[in-house]
Amino acid sequence: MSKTIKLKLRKTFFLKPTAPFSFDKTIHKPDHFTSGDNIWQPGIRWQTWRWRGVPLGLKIENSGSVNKPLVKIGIYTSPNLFLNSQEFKNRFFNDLIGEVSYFYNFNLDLKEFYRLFGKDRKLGPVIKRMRGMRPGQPSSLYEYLIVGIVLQNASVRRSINMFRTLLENFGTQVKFGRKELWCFWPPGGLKNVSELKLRKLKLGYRAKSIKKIDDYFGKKLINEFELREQPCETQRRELLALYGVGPATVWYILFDVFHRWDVFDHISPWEQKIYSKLWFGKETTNPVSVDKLLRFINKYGKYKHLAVHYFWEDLWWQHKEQQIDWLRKEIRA
DNA sequence: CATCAGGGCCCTG
DNA sequence: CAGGGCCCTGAT
Repeated sequence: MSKTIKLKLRKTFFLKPTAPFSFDKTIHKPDHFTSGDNIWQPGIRWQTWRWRGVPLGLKIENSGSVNKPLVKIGIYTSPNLFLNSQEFKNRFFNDLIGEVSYFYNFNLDLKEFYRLFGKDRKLGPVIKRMRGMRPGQPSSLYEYLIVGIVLQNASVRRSINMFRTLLENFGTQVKFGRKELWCFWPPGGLKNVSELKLRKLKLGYRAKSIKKIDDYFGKKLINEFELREQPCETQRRELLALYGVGPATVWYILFDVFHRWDVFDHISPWEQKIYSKLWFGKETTNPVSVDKLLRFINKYGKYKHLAVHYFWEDLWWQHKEQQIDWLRKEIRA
């Protein structure tokens, strides 16, 4: 196996997210299953990041408060990384920081959302507990598609195993800030990996989808940054055209990668049970119809998926602090 | 031990 | 447009 690359602190940035900003609730999502590429503890997240083909380490730290937010980001690179001109170097780091801000929504303005729903009977108390949280996750479109594929038709534990297997076989191991983590391989990085090899790693029929998606991205047939600027329906269409990507995966990506706060049109059976309990107090054995759930969430209008994110993350944070038995049963982690 | 459904999707008829 | 098949795993 390839050996660990030791990364050195190369540059430090300070960013001021819009207030209010909850560092931990934005930077750590207890329900996200990716592991091996990050470590979180209150106030700090170590995260690997593949940027312009190069494996990096980021140490993201809370240096402020909810009302006076300040985030410190240390960027670790290989000492051998050669950034030839000062201009090139500045662009490399500035663009990276822009991307980190994008993915963690440091500039999201929550004021209107709070004004509209801060006093909502159901959502109000959630907003109070989760004040300053915003959606946030670090996976690029390519990476998220791989994640989406391993989520399909599998229990959480199996998804985690598949994800780690992929990282440990095709990723790059890096060490920075005394943490050893795995960094994602670049798009097209599975060019020389056969479908059979993936199947032997217990990816099952997903091997085919992963190969096709890797090939598609390797040939640069899709441009994440251009797609980001396109209308929602274009994004949906382009994603659905990818082999192995259906409505469930698209729905996750429209929210997490393209930041469509208003799209909420898909509820899978296990999620249906959880929402039924959350919003209607129904036992998970007797869930409310998907239709009724969708009607309920519609009242949050252009913020309806953001609202769901608040409900959902609030539940997981509560679960993290004090085990919720019915939830544990449902997720079977 | 065997059986089965699971945080979907593709393909066929 | 409904439903079978797909891989593997842990639950039963």
